[in-house]
Amino acid sequence: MLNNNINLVAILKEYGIKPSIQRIEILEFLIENRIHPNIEAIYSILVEKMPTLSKATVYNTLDLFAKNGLTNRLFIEANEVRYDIRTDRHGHFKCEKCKIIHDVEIYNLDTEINKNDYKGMIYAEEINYRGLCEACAK
Amino acid sequence: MLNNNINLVAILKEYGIKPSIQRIEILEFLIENRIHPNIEAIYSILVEKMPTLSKATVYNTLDLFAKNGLTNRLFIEANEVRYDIRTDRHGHFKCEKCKIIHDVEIYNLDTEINKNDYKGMIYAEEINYRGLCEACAK
DNA sequence: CTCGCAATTTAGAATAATTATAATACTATT
DNA sequence: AATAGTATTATAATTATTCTAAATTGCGAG
Ligand SMILES: [Mn+2]
Ligand SMILES: [Mn+2]
Ligand SMILES: [Zn+2]
Ligand SMILES: [Zn+2]
Repeated sequence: MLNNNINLVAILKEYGIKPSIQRIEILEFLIENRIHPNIEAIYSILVEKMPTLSKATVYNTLDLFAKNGLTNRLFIEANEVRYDIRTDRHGHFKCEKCKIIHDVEIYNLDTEINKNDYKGMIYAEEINYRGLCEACAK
Repeated sequence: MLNNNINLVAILKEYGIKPSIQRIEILEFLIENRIHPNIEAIYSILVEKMPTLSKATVYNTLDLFAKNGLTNRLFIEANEVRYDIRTDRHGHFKCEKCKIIHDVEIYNLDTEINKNDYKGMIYAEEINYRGLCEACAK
């Protein structure tokens, strides 16, 4: 636990983020709960450990994490941003029955925009599916 | 214009949508303005022609269009849904400077979820990029 | 160690998109 | 024309997010 905390601090520093209690706790939550949570999911759990936690802090922290490349923001559904600590290239699948957002491996993606000779700049790429997962489809 | 209207009515019927003045006007707007508009963009233009138009009608109509497969909903940015009358498989690129959402052709996409042996059901696929377009990147 | 300052956090108000509700208007049928 | 069913409207309610200003924290200089 102490070890773990040192580790979390190191991750934050690596991304140029000054560690605070709140930032450490939020990072720990994201690492241990890889459920692509929204703000409410993060806040409602953490506020039990830290009763003075403000929702604004959760917003501020996740904006900071995203700006510094520590997390990604997912727009897989309307009216709600999801957050992902996994930042290597992968897509998502949201099951409309069980509501779980699954990671999806991308083996090959070839578009006019991700070609080598594309002259613009790409900041972000997002591949999302919606449907029924294997378990729910039966 | 009269001819065009007959055409719009035919499109609506083809998708099982009862044609009303509002639905015809909204469909016409989408066909003639392929800018992936949000609700506000559609409403603010059409309310000038139809002063009694309600924003709720724009929401209702676009929900209906989407449910019947006449349009797609795009979640390319937080807190705002965009609508697209083009429904064949393609992706999008949003330039963060000029704000334009460009269509992107997909030549090849290969993931664990769109393979033939995937046992779940896929209702929707969305491929989004964000960055700077060629013009703005210079 | 303690003071001062800048960064961070907090609580709550403000904003913006969307959804819900209930009344009104339209359309097709008898 | 009366009826029933559907669509539209105006507005209220809800929800996610951003803004603001005050309070708190924690680090570094003295
Ligand atoms: Mn993921
Ligand atoms: Mn498009
Ligand atoms: Zn499922
Ligand atoms: Zn541009």
